[in-house]
Amino acid sequence: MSTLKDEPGYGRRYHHGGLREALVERAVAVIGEAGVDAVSLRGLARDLGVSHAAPARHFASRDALLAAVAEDGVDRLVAATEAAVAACVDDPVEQLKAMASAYLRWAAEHPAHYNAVRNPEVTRHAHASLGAKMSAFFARQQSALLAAQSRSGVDPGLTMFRLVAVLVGTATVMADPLYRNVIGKVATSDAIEQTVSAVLRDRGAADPDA
Amino acid sequence: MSTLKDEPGYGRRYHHGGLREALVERAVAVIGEAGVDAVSLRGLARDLGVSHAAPARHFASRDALLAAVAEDGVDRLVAATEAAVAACVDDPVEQLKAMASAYLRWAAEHPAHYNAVRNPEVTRHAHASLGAKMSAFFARQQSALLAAQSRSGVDPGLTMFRLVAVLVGTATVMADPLYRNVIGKVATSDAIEQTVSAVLRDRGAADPDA
DNA sequence: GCAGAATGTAGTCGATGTCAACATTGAAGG
DNA sequence: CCTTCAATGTTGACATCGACTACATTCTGC
Repeated sequence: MSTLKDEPGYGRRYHHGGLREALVERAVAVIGEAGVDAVSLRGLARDLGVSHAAPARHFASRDALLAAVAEDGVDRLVAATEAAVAACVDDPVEQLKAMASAYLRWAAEHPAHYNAVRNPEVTRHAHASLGAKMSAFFARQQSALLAAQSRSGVDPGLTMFRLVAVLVGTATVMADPLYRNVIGKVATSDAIEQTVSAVLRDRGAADPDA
Repeated sequence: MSTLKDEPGYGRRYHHGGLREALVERAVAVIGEAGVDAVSLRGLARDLGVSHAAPARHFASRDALLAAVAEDGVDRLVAATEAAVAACVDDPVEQLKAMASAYLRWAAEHPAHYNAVRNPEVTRHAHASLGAKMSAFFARQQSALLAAQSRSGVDPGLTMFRLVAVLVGTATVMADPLYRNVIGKVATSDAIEQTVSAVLRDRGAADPDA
């Protein structure tokens, strides 16, 4: 996990060297193990071998730390989808498929981190920059969706709503232990494949029969 | 809100009369206003005009209170969908449609309560009874889905997975303020109609073209 | 090197969760 | 009616946490 711990003299140096990143990393781990409630600045300080007030130099409050956790998670999620789209043929449908698939794969592979990003207690106190990042992310999703859209005359807002809802819902059910236990085992790759297919099939569906 | 507050002599009686229910009700309100972090046993006790240790008579710990909040929310959500299905024609497709619609409508009309139910910090410490209730709820959803299924030879687990994912995702995007702000305004009724239509259209889709 | 910024430490205060001991009420049974 | 006892609420206490202040140490630009 932490590379700093392996260095000689760790824990005795006056300066930690990367306390801010270590705090976020450890916070994500704690959230995954015991939930947001279990995240305490003093506890993280103990885990990292620094004094109880050291985190205050990097985060003015516990909420600020959680906001940083949320922003870090969104950064990683966005980076994962961006990389997948970049390493993809220049075809709108393929790009949309790659994006949706990468989103779901990241959530499935990092359930603790995804739950942290999706946790209202984490995002509640986020800075405006998080909202801006998510808006930019959504805008890219929407442009990918529009490019891949087969029919015209469809309300793009509604289609986008459904895309996001399907992605969020699938990722949540995959990442949330409560749902995983109740709904039974579903192969993650199958679930991703199904969801991505549904996203592609539904793109631009104008008026489905009721 | 609270009928107890209107009674004469409120706040001076030694016994509250319905402290347990009042605590859960007030906790849901606080979660909706300021998040789970803002829920404190002492704060709720102050709000209800009882001593700081009175809640301990009904909830052994803060986690137990949150577990009760989750269970209360699931009870209401299940009751809402059950009522919708009961007041419905005896047609499998209609019943599935009514169930999905009622689920989404309840989430849209009670965003704070739905977010509380869906909050990992609330459900994390739930008793086994909550898992049992959700299992029973899912079983009824699955039987409704199977009855309404058009084709055979489909993996029921995967179809169920997608039904739950679509419902959870749509409800989440509707109820979560972060998504509501970022994704823009979408008429709730339109979103519900679209999602329910998609659920019905997708039922039993065997092998969508990739 | 050296001055100041950056970072970490030590001490403190109010608020919280939790426990134990005590007080008050309501209900069941004589 | 009255007594008893479980249910419920109160008071007091303690450890922990977030946040603040004052002080110590290290890093960096000049």
